[in-house]
Amino acid sequence: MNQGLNEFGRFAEPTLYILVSLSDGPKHGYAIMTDVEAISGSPLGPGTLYGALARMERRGLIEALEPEDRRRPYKLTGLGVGTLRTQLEGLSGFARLGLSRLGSSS
Amino acid sequence: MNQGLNEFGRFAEPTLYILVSLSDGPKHGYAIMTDVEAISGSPLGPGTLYGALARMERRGLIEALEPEDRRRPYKLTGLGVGTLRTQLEGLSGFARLGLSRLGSSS
DNA sequence: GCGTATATATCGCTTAGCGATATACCGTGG
DNA sequence: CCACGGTATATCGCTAAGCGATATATACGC
Repeated sequence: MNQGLNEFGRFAEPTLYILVSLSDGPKHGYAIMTDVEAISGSPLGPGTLYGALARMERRGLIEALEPEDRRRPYKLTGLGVGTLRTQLEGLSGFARLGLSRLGSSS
Repeated sequence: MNQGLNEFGRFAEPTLYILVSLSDGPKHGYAIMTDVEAISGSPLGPGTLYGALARMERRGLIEALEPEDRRRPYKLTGLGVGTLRTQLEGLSGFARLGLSRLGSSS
């Protein structure tokens, strides 16, 4: 879904996609890449992914779990869950506001 | 509304706020600043605003109208309206997806 | 005339996105 | 057996964007 949504730049940031991907349960980097591509329609390269993961861990939104094999899984922290929920609720309300403005005035 | 939504970075970009502000009807820069602050809760400085306006005009999302007094108003183009609608619909669906994941698994 | 609100513009720092590239392991087919 | 494609992580470096700071000018009220 959502193909072509990014033709004019980053309106919905990769960070948010990653948080939503992890809201499913813990995942390692490569699984996040494929998951995000599936739900957003646009590919997430390793440059974006690992940079974003490092930032998010630094900010306490996610934390690293025990590595299995070559996989380094991450899970959402409590702060990450709360932040994600707040962001999504704000985004949802904002999208509704915008759509109602579009619907009534044009 | 939405105060503190940006404490962890830019999840919803100023560009999108500006588009929504203009969906109300044409506005000049300063009016966009105050409107965006009202609907988003976070102040939009002139550095962000005029840089974003220039980019958006270059991309054909908005166009400048006849200046009145010192005011340089902008309006959404057809492309801007369509892009905004697509973005908001995608964002709305994405927010729903994320919230349903959060609601069922944690 | 002094400060505050209105109004636009620019500079420059820092962050983030992200393509490109590198490395390594694994399984399968030729 | 080795070449290739999929899995998996990491880093470099360019560019775009955010955004605070600063500058400039007008208008209005005190």
